[in-house]
Amino acid sequence: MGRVEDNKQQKLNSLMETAFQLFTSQGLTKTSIAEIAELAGVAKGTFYLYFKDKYDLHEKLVIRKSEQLFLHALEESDYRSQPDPAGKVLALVDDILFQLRDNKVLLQFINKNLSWGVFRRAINKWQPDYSAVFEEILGSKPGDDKLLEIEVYTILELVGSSCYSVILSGDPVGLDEYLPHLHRSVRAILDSFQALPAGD
Amino acid sequence: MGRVEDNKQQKLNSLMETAFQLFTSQGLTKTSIAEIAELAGVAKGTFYLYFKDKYDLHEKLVIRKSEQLFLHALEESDYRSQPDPAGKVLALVDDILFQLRDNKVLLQFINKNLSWGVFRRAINKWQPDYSAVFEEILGSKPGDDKLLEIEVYTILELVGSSCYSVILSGDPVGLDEYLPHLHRSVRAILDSFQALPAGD
Amino acid sequence: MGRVEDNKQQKLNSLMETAFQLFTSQGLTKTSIAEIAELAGVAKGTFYLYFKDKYDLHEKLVIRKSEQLFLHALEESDYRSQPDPAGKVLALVDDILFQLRDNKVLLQFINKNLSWGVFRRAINKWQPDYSAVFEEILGSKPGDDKLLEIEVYTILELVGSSCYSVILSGDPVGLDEYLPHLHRSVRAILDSFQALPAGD
Amino acid sequence: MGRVEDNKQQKLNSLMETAFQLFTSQGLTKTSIAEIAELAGVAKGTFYLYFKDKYDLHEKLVIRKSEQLFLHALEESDYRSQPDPAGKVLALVDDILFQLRDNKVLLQFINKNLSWGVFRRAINKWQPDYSAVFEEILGSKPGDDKLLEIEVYTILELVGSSCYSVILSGDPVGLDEYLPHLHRSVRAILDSFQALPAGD
DNA sequence: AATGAATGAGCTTTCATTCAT
DNA sequence: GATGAATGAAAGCTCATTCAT
Repeated sequence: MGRVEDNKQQKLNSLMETAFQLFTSQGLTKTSIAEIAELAGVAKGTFYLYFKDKYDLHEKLVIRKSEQLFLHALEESDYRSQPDPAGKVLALVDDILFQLRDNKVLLQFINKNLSWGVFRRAINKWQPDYSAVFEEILGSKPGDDKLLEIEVYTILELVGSSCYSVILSGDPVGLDEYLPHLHRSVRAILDSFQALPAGD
Repeated sequence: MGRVEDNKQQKLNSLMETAFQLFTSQGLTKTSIAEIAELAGVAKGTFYLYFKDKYDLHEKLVIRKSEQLFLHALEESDYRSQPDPAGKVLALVDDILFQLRDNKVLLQFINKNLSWGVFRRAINKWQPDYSAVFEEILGSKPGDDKLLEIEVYTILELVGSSCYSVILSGDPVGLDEYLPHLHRSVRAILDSFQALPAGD
Repeated sequence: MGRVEDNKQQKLNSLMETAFQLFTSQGLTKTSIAEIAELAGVAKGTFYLYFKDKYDLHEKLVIRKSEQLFLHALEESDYRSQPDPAGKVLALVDDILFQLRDNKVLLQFINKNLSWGVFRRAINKWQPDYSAVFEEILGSKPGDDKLLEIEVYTILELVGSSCYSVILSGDPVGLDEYLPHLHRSVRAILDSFQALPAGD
Repeated sequence: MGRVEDNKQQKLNSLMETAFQLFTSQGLTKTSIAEIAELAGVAKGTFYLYFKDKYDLHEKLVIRKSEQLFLHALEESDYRSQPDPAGKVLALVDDILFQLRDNKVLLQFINKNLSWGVFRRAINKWQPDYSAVFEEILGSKPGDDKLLEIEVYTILELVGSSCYSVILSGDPVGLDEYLPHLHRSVRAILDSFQALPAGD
């Protein structure tokens, strides 16, 4: 029944969002299943109808939140209107950075776990032919998929990692001051990849 | 007395190294203080003479291990014999990467916590005048210390973050294949920083 | 369900009575929660479903036992058949004294904690209009409630306090020998209150 | 050696007074020997040179503090200048009450443990022939020592017990309001004892 | 006499998990 | 499906006490 299905969906959602609040405010270890269930308004036993344990829920939460982050960038940024690949990439990067800047709790939760695998999956959900998306962005020719992956991976790691302490603690500098350096570095990496002989 | 002092130092060391073994093999959460103490050969209560709790010990361990990692690179790599800054930086980077490649347990433990703050402190312990060390490596002129910090920070984040999944799971590619791309990216970043007008 | 509710009530009761036995035989400090739970036939964790900690249970126990003590005096003594106020008061006093004499464990537990507040609450539970009870006993006119309270308080403190060492250690004399002096003192106090000008 | 003796006396004193502070602020149970020793400025092992355990120290402290309380009343009150026994007794009682009113921490510590035995000992320390002191106060003839004891005991219990909640929580009334009633009650008790046929 | 590092028994407390309702 | 009372293993932590120095 639709009614029942909705109810289930609602409980699942309530559990996940409550857990997100608790994980980010107290940490995974100090959050108990009892606490999650109570705040979510369901009985303790109900938790086990949806998740194996706390860690199962946590994992699903990381994936859900990362996917939302990437989807937002793909759908809301104006990367398509940028003329060159670097412009497109930076449009996406900036959208992600600004989401995290405006949602520090999310940043703390995702921590440095912006993973390449999740990014790939998010694109896949959005556009099943994900290598087409890469090519649209980076303007690469087919055939060097692996190289494309490495390029994206490198940039994703740099962005995901460096923004963490910059946004959260302003160390070594704040985001405003860091952004031009990050942009320049990303462009430099992109250029260095483009300079490679085709078909490498 | 020296006897007592030595004994204390030994106990502290035994606790830390035992904890390192357990943390890396079972994870922080699944390791109990009782377990650490027993394997370290001290009584449970003794643990609390040295650490506030498990997390206090963990934090001190991350710092100790990172410092050792950086010190090894500074002392054992041949970065001084490289002619240009990029060569020096890459010599240091490679030393760290190879340490982590050969010690995956250490890599897993430090995770993505190679922090800029610890790096600074490690240099400071080694050579009190740490900005002199940076200048020796990067050949910068005095006066743009902040820029130097940002440069080192960016590279440290890229290296520390990208090597993790490459070394541990070969995803998206293995270290051997990734290394040239990482080198090229690091060089590109360095060049982009050098191209800045002096005194920025 | 009734079944579940009954079961809970039974567990609560079992915990309280077991704790009473242990507290009185070994003292509060030397009684552990593990011990209480085991003897009560419930799991250790169950204790925490009913009480915050040992001291919470102790407090509730003092109140419960005092209330029972007072209720017995109110219901079982023949104070109503006494002609004058002093006779009524002494009938109540004696009932309490004899309960304590016959139940030294109870005396030791309640110690000198026979409190005026609990007495008031016990009367209230028994007869919601508690100042009516006082007037029935002491024959006072309405309007000087505060004075009534002080009178009862004074007598309660004297009785509760003086009987302790007399009953438990016969110091300075045994109960039999002390009783006439206590009676005389209580009468003297009552008389001194009655001699006050009305409406004070 | 005097020097050594002084040092010991000083440590003992420091331990007792520190313990008094801690016992009254946190309670006996929540105060540890380590805490007492540290605050007293001696090593943990030193504690055991002076006391068997925490409870031994507590007991000695109750006696010391009660004795000081009684001695103050005997030495500082003007009971000797009162003409009649009731006046003398009330002078002593008031001195004790005012000490406790001005030192609520002391009141809380002594709680309802103002014991007849300690009172006897305090008098004994002050004037070896303690029954002479009683007679001086109460004007009794020799021979009915037991009766004297009972009289003093009764009054001591009433005063010690009733002042507790009156001073500490103003329940059922504050000390100022209660004092006349307590005085009247004490006088009434004294009178009732005096009315007994001599040589009882 | 004095110290304080070390001990380890034993306590309180938490919490994932089960299962009768 | 949903509940939440009950469980009991296992964790963290305290603390009185000892004893080599």
